[in-house]
Amino acid sequence: MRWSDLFIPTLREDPADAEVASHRLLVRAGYIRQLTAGVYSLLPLAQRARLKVINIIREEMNRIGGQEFLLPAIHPAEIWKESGRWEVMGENMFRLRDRKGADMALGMTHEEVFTSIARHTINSYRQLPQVWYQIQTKFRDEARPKSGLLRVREFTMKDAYTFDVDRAGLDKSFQDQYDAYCRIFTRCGLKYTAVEASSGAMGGSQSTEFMVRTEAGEDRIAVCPECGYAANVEKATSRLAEYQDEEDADKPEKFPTPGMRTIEDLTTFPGGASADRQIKTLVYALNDRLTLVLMRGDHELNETKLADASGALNIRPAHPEEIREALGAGAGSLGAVGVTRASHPEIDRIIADSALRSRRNMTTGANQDDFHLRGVSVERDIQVDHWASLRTVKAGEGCPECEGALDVFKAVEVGHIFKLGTKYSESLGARVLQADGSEVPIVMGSYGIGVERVMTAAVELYNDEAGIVWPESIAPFHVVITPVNIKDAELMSVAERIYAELEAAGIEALLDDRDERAGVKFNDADLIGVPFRITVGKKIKDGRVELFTRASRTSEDVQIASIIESLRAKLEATSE
RNA sequence: CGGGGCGUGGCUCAGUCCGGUAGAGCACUCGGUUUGGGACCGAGGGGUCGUUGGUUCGAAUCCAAUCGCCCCGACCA
Repeated sequence: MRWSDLFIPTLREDPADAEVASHRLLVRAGYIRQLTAGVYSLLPLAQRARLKVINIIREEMNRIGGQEFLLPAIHPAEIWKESGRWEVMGENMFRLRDRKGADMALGMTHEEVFTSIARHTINSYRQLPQVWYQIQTKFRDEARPKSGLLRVREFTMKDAYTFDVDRAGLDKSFQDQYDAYCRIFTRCGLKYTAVEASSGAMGGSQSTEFMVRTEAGEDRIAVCPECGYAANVEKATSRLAEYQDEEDADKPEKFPTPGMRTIEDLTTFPGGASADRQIKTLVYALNDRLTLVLMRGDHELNETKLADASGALNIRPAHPEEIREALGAGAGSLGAVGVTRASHPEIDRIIADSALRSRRNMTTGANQDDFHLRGVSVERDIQVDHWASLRTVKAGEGCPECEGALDVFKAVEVGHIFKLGTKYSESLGARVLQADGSEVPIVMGSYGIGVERVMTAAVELYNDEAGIVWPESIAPFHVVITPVNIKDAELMSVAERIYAELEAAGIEALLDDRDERAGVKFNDADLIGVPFRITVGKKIKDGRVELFTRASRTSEDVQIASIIESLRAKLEATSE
């Protein structure tokens, strides 16, 4: 391709509204333009990179027996109502009405549609397993699109679905996908971590996210460098030091704490307690039923863990009025001692974090403003309905699986694989007959990759002050040829010859035939991030050109006759 | 949804406080010089100042409403 024939609108200055590196660079280097919040046009360079990612995904999906489909993006409300997700998806789903007034939606994922195909066409265990996938546009009306292509409202997803007759089949299908995902991300040049994750609105028993570490990411993950334990903080647990609490009195003692409202206040109050000796009492509305959530004073609740532990779909902190009405005190003086369904009918249940198990001699609110209780023995004095891991792990805490210490860092989710089980096959009625004549719901898995996110994560991972540095496997071109002055006929004929030879050799080359000064061409080539550059300049007098490596920004002189060979060797070296 | 910021040629921004007929740099067009890391000189073209309404002799500027975008938080497979 000749640069003069390609639309590459590079910008000399950074776009004003781009914060994260990938957003700034993709706009500046002429890859994307925004149409509206969270909706981007992909320009030719971006589309080339996107197609590289797609081809890698397609090859690896086909390799594990995947069959490619293309499903509609417009869905009737009915199937979403059948699965129950018409409600669950809430405002995140783009909804519309057709001319007859029928409710429709733009697809945010395709469990419903794939399952509806399966239920009509798969009747026997003999037709299983099936591995179905598609690469298609998804629509999600995100409350807050941000960070360029990292969080958008319209994007390409590879979504795959597996159908098996039993759990063992699902385990194998899941493992196949897991292995394929590892190959895909490795081939795309990403450094990634596979982590245990919460399944959220997808449902199902187990899920793994594929995360790329970057400050631009919105998820946080905990990783053990010793044993490889890795989990999203929405799921991660950690090992805490054991407490040997002193024996306390035989019942809690109420004491006045005028004006003390926070955990911090009580740590300095005479007769108070250190944060790890306090019980923090939070009030949440879970599906509009009030629940007391108990945490150790120095611990932070993770709301996703609370949602997972309680099974609640709608979860929010209770309003101050609700709290006072239910417990008779304001936030800051709350406690769970003596709270039962009989004594406090507004409180549906008490959920406690497992770090409070067996703790004694603790301090907590007395449900009376300006009073607290000390000498509280959790299991003696509080009727906990449900114990769960609710705490957000912190860096430096012990790994739950070995003696190591956890790291916690930000990451972006590029893929997520779920063992769905029978949630959708049951709600949508996709069943098969087994060999013994009994009927069972199909056991399903669901597996997604955000295509543009893969590209964007690569840009986050690989860039420098001059621009993007693409991994060779997904770069829009392998090499750019830069004749330093197009008016020099001799120089141009060398450049043209090298270009023709590269094309013939199957190496994707971009010939910068623009009538620009060398500096402009060099800067643009660095910006768009093509892995190699062949500079054709005055050294052709000695039969040489320069081979410049974008990643290291170093160049070496190469004989014109052996340039193809030299470049091929470098391409092969980096693609390992 | 709560908080903050911003809407002025294609891009980056000044002008808004204190009302007086719209500017710079880059980009673009033409001519000339230049030519290995975003050249220079000269001459040009291009703007309903987000939108609507109001105040005023007069509004980019003041007031109100509204739309859009960005950031933080909430939310989020």
